Amino acid sequence: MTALNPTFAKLGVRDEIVRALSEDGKEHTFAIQELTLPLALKGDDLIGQARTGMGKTLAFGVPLLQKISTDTERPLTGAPRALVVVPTRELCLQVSSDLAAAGKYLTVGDRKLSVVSIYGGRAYEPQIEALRAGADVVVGTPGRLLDLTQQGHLQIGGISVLVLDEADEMLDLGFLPDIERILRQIPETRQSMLFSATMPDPIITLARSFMNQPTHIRAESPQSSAVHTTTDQFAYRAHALDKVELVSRVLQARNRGATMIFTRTKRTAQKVADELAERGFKVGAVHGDLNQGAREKALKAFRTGEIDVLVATDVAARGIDIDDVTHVINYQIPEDEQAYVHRIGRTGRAGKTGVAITLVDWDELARWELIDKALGLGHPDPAETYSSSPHLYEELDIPKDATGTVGPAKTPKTAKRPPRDSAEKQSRPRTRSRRRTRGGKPVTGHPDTEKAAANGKPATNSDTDAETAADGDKPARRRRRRRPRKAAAAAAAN
DNA sequence: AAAAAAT
Repeated sequence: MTALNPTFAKLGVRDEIVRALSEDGKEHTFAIQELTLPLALKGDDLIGQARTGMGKTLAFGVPLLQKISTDTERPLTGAPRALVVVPTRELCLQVSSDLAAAGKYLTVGDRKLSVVSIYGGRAYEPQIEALRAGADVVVGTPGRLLDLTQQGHLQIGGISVLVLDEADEMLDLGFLPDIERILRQIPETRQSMLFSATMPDPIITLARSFMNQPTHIRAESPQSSAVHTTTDQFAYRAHALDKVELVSRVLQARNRGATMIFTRTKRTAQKVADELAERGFKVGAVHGDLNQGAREKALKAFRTGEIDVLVATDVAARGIDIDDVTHVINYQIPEDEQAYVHRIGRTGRAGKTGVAITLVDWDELARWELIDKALGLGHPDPAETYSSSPHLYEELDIPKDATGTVGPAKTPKTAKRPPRDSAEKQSRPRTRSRRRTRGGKPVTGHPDTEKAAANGKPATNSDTDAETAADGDKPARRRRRRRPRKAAAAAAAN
């Protein structure tokens, strides 16, 4: 698929960038990159849309680097020429790291082209110092960008290329005022590029109001699903009290690599992470109640394979790119169809296979129906499933002897009581018909054939196993918030 | 109604 696309070199990308990408094994373009490059180099405003994990960062990153590094009329001076705005701090780190990697052989005078990340939750001084030393490309989150602008440490009056990554999120109500403030300080003659997998029509209209005749580029036809055809999607009805037990069994699936579990609230994310740790899983958490150091530490441990389960709020739903994520579990259903698309887009990236499992509680059913309908998933009323359901084991390739606990049970100091064992009391092992979809269309083939197909290309993370063995299985540190007894009990029932 | 994002 991608091998049929032209190489970066063939499209006229300068040798320094080609060489850097090539060292990362990136020779050929993805569709969105091929389509974007000529227009972006011409200076056109763009709205770029491609499915999750299909190369959007380099679709704006390569032309951005090429453009500012070859502009003889406005050579780089160390004053920022390109600004990339992103919705989360972790995505800020990832994007700036990707741009720095692609630009590592580019030079400005006798120094290297500089990509600086500007985001909250960290000390000011290193960021201010990095700006002072000369920043050609700035990647940042809105709050800290504005902060440093107001303090006079960041000059964005010379920006000629502006990118909004996850643009629909950046233009959503929570971010819009900040984005407008940033736009006011950037020259009107700038080039603007907006990218996301999801671009609701009202957002496109809003975007056009501050862009200059943008071209809307879609790497896929507008009719095609926003979700990868390589990701198998399952939905089950599950009682809240049974979800941790259910998840711990799903985590023992034979075909499972790294797994991301999404919740709707920070508190539930922490609770699930704590309970899975007690059950012996190598798990970390990322959500807004953790300090930035803890967030980055957990994500790094997940990237390196030191832990293979990450529980997160939607802070990690967008953009985060981790190679070997084979399973995404929606522990609580997402807010809307965009969030669903982005969450499950953490797996099945770049043509790999993935499994997405959504657990639908009774009181989530109405909202799930809306998401199911909007995306045409085809299972508005998922069959009820218990953690010990034999059919579940078969469908998700879980060994028969899988239980709710692995290894020696961890008993962190936060544990006040043994893990709940609700499954045995509540389960009635009875199976009902359930549907599955692949790429939005119901799949009707024989289950065994289906599974064989899914397993034909096993998603393995063996390439990272070796380097992770050394560090042992120390789970990422996490804390539990103190709550009065009554509140804690209510939360446990939640 | 929640999460994110400045302190």
